[in-house]
Amino acid sequence: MPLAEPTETLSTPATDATERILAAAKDLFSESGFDAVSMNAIADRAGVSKANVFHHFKSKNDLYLAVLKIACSKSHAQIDQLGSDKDSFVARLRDYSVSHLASILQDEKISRLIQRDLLENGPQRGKEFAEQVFGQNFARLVDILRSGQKKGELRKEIDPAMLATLLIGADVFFFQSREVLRHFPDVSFTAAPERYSAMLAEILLHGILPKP
Amino acid sequence: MPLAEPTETLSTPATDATERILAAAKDLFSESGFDAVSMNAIADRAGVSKANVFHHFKSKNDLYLAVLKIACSKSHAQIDQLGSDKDSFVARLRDYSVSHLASILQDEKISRLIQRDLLENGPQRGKEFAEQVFGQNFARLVDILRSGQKKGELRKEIDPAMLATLLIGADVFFFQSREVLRHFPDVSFTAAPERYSAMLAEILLHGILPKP
DNA sequence: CATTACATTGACCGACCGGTCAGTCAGTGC
DNA sequence: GCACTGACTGACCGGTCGGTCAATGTAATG
Repeated sequence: MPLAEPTETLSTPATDATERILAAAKDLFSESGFDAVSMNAIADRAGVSKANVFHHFKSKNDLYLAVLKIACSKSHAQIDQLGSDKDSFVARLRDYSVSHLASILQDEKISRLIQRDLLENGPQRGKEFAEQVFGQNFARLVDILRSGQKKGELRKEIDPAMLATLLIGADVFFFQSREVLRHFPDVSFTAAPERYSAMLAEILLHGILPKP
Repeated sequence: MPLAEPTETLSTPATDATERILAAAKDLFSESGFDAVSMNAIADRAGVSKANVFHHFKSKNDLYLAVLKIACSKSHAQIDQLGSDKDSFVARLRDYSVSHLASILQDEKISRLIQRDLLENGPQRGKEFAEQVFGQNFARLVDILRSGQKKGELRKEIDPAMLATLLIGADVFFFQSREVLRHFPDVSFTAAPERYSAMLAEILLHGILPKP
């Protein structure tokens, strides 16, 4: 729990040019990527002059980093309910499978932004942000899986990190490929993410082989 | 007819400016994406003038499409050995799991190029190419799974398209995230793709629950 | 040799890029 | 009234972008 910003998100919602710039930048960057978005376009959508954008953010990269930081901090708070011990391990994993994909789909712009960032940059820029927030969620998921494994709720041959990768990867792949998958006649679940999540949990829990 | 060169792909490999341009464009596009690569850079790397690039390709988009077309056609021929009936279904699926990931990792540039294209464009451009080649492999995989299911080698509750999505998605996610995953202390398989493939098959075949 | 066809080139264009700058304006403390 | 500040702007900078074009080289054909 780092520090929670007071109420500025509600005190100056539309009046503050900075927030309008940030919102415009988030939209445009997530739609088209860093290079394809000009500062003129951001300024136009925010309803301010380009010079004013440079007044609030010292460079295009600085603005991009600010957008990414906000996006990451928002996705911080989400994946916290899956640790509760009240239900059975199987039920909790099913819950996680559904809620994780739902949270990815909830703010498509943020997901696309982070995903794009992980792909685009070779050397530097916001990679650390994404790695940090992604790594945090990943480690938390691995911990939960490992503790479940110690209680015998998970086969001991399973690598928890492998399972975590599979859980996250299945959702990420669904998110980024659903527009393509949608056109395949064999695929029936693109319009029903919760069904995808359910089938995913089913396969992971029981495998694909017939019961002997 | 003093000149008789039937196999032009081998007769003029490096002399032909067109091929040098295509190779340079493939490298640069896969490294940095469409927008971030200038025609000057492509011309420089190919060792020709920029005007000559426009002589052989009518626009930047045209060159990009040509590169994508070649990339897709190359990946066409690969995923064909998994249909052979000689081995058991389990063995074939294990084989596929390994060989599919290996083929993705084999030509990283092509994989990155296609992946980037699927992410970048909203409306048009090479999406059809990727959909076509991807859809072909996907349909083939689904067919094989479905036939195995009819023979009782696969639980009848399993959706073949879902399983295919999982198989492909796990590999794609591994490919695109391994640079990030590599820094996570829990992850031990980033340097050993064949171990990742083996664990994937293990989990999919038998599930993660302890045997009753 | 003249002609034809094409590969190749440097010079060049208008548009737009990220970024700067001098200056306007509203608000605030004294 | 005055000084000061920060938000804000239009005009502008050097540079790069995709793309064009007239001219040159070069080899084959007549």
